[in-house]
Amino acid sequence: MKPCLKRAERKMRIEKAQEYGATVVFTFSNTVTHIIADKDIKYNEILEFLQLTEIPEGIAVTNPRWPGDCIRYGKLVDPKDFWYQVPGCPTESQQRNPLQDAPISEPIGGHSSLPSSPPSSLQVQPRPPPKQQPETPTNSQKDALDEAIEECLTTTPINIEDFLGSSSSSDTESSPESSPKRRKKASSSSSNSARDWQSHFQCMHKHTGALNPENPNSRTIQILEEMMQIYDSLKDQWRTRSYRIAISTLKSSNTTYISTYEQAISLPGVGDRLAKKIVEIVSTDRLQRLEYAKLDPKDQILKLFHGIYGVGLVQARKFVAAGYTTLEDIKKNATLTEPQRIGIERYSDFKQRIPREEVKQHGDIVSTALKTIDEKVQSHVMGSYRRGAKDCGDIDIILTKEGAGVEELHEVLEKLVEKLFDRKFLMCGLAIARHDDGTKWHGASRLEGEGKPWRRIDFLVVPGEEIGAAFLYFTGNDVFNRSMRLLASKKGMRLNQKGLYKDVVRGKNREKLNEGTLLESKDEKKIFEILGVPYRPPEHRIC
DNA sequence: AAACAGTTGGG
DNA sequence: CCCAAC
DNA sequence: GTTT
Ligand SMILES: O=c1ccn([C@H]2C[C@H](O)[C@@H](COP(=O)(O)OP(=O)(O)OP(=O)(O)O)O2)c(=O)[nH]1
Ligand SMILES: [Mg+2]
Repeated sequence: MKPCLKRAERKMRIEKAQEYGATVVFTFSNTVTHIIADKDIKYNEILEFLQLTEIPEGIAVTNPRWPGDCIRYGKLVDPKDFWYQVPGCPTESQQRNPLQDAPISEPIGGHSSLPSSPPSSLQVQPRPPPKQQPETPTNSQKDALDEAIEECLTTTPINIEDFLGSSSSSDTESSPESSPKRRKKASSSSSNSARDWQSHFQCMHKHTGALNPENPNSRTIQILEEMMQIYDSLKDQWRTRSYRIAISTLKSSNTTYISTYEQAISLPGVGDRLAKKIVEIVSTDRLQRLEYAKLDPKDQILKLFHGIYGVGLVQARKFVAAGYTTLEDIKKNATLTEPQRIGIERYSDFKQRIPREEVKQHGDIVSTALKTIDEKVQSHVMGSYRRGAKDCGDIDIILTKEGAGVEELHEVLEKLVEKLFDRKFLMCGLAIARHDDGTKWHGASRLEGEGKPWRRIDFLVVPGEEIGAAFLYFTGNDVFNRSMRLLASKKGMRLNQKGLYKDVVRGKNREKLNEGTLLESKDEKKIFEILGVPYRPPEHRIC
């Protein structure tokens, strides 16, 4: 009915229903057995649409979840079930017994009256499965993203975006030069035009741009993103990566509604499993695996434990295996490292986002204290703050000084930390440089005042010569960094927080046998340049 | 089967 | 060395 | 989970 943007999606579901024997009509008549309304359509809107004053007895009114579930369970489930109700539906007279209010029970048929006696209440009139005719919504709007992409394409010899957008692919058989032969300044390599495809940032992620409802696959994307977040919270980094890549290609194919297995699996980054999931989403509007995962109590606990600073995959699993279910359990019974102990103590503090303004305040305090130690040492707030985020997960600060080496700066760091402890700004250390050449300090800080939460704060000590690489690293985001580094390694180079190196020799299992020779470390932009990546300001480094 | 980034710090 | 974090 |  209403949401035009969902036309393609709706069409898919209609065709699916027909495939299973339904006859679909759009006006009311006495042959109608079920009325399926789009999500968020109200009961009285249905009446209006059908020009009725009431729905005759014996006709089921449901949301689109019902046909989806029927297909899923291979039978007609009870359309009266809670899950399928249309908002505003008056029928809620004496619904089921209050006992049944358990939220866990899945919609599988209860029993009631109603016409839908088992097989056949829909007018069964088997039709041949309709051929898909993928929709191509009139939607060729360009947005900021596209502009950025185009800019890249004009200046990008190879498919840089494959790495940065991480849609990968392309380097398949067709690669004219799979052999590691590259001319130095390949600025016009332009290889084949056979592959001007894709290229996309996936930079439109949740925080920044909200999802793009113009995309015909927005529902699929939304569900896959939920799946990805679950895997992320469980620290399954590989699945998370795969979902991210697949989602990114879906976002880029924003003119085609992906509805069949063949369509899906032909997309780069989408394999058998994800293609099946996409088909399930498209035909049922849900993903069973997701709903199950959301409820899995074990996953919930794992997620809780992973939220503790210092607790990762292995520890969290051990805690669960030991039967712990709450933070109190762990605190009382488990053997913890000191950082973990603090992580539990400050669990809720550390989980809160930090308003941008407060990040700045922390940065200013550090900066001020620094001046009393060494005028020439500068501090820079990095991380999500530098990328312009409205709120940050922590405070990331680089300490640097022109011409200085780590040893000198390390001393400054120690003095700084001492001073800030004295001032009751720093509350604890969590991971601190062990040697005189240590470069990082992780801890917690807090503003003055009643009830101020502790904040995670990270210092990174950076010799003047490495400031470019360090800025690149500490600005992130993490996905962007990994993309850049992967790209570097594919070009026979190595990128880390100290610099960009060439002639890296990698041995047997990719292990590096060779540090490589330094190409650049002082100038952030030059690193982009050498890698052949068009420069991107921090705000655009969100992948 | 192995890679998917490359590094520093706790214990 | 393994684990966790950036 | 996907690609090589
Ligand atoms: O696995 C990682 C994590 C982080 N970083 C870099 C990029 C990142 O931007 C910076 C700071 O890390 P942090 O964890 O603070 O991320 P953030 O980008 O600042 O986001 P948040 O707002 O969650 O702090 O360190 C990496 O290179 N790899
Ligand atoms: Mg941060």
